[in-house]
Amino acid sequence: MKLKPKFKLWLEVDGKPVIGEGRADLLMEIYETGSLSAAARNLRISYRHAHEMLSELNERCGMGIIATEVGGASGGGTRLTAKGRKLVESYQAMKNELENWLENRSS
Amino acid sequence: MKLKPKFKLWLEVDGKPVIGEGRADLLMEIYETGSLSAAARNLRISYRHAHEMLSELNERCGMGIIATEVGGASGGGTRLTAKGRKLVESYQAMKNELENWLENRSS
DNA sequence: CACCGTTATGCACGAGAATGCATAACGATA
DNA sequence: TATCGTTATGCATTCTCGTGCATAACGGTG
Repeated sequence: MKLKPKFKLWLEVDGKPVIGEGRADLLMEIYETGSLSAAARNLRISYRHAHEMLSELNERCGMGIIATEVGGASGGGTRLTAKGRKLVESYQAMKNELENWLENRSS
Repeated sequence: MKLKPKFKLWLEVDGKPVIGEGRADLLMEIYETGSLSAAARNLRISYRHAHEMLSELNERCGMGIIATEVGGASGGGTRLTAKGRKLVESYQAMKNELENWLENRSS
């Protein structure tokens, strides 16, 4: 019986989840595409859901993670702010450290 | 914005979860009460669900984690085997180590 | 002005998980 | 033999989460 440890990691503020695997992936995709709808398409999740994820994130972080634009030639877009990039990076860093710790752990 | 790291940890075999927080609590309660129905009552979960949790665990571990008895003066009971206790202990140990690591981590 | 792609929102629907309830089998004990 | 508390299982109901679809607002561009 080979047991393999698995984990999920996320960050909370006031007891509510702010960023985990799902939102981190979404924010990264937004950073790369500059569009929420494109990010949702790439991740194969519904736009409806992706938008809800951002909405909750903003509620819990007091805005400033993303910046949206509506209308225009391109139709609009969603940008990841510097603050948002730092949030993703700090999550990714912690997750990577945890993965390494778990791999090198003397069981 | 105060960010607090949280995590869930579990052990898998063949890509399927064997023990996590839920089953660990259930097994510990069985160890203390010697009864699945009592364990479910104490944990405020349905017997139906508790039984299903054990059923899946046995499927994935090839039996030997618990020993059940039906009928008799006491009605029967469910015991945690030595193998079962070791499983819970190894999970608890890993979880505690991870908690400590996360607390002492230089953010 | 009409078009287009994006953000944004409401609502019905489906899948999966857990609950609640009913029922059966079991076996020592009075 | 009748009782009792437990294990065990089936099935309808409920709840949550994500999907799918419809619709509106927006604002450059042709």
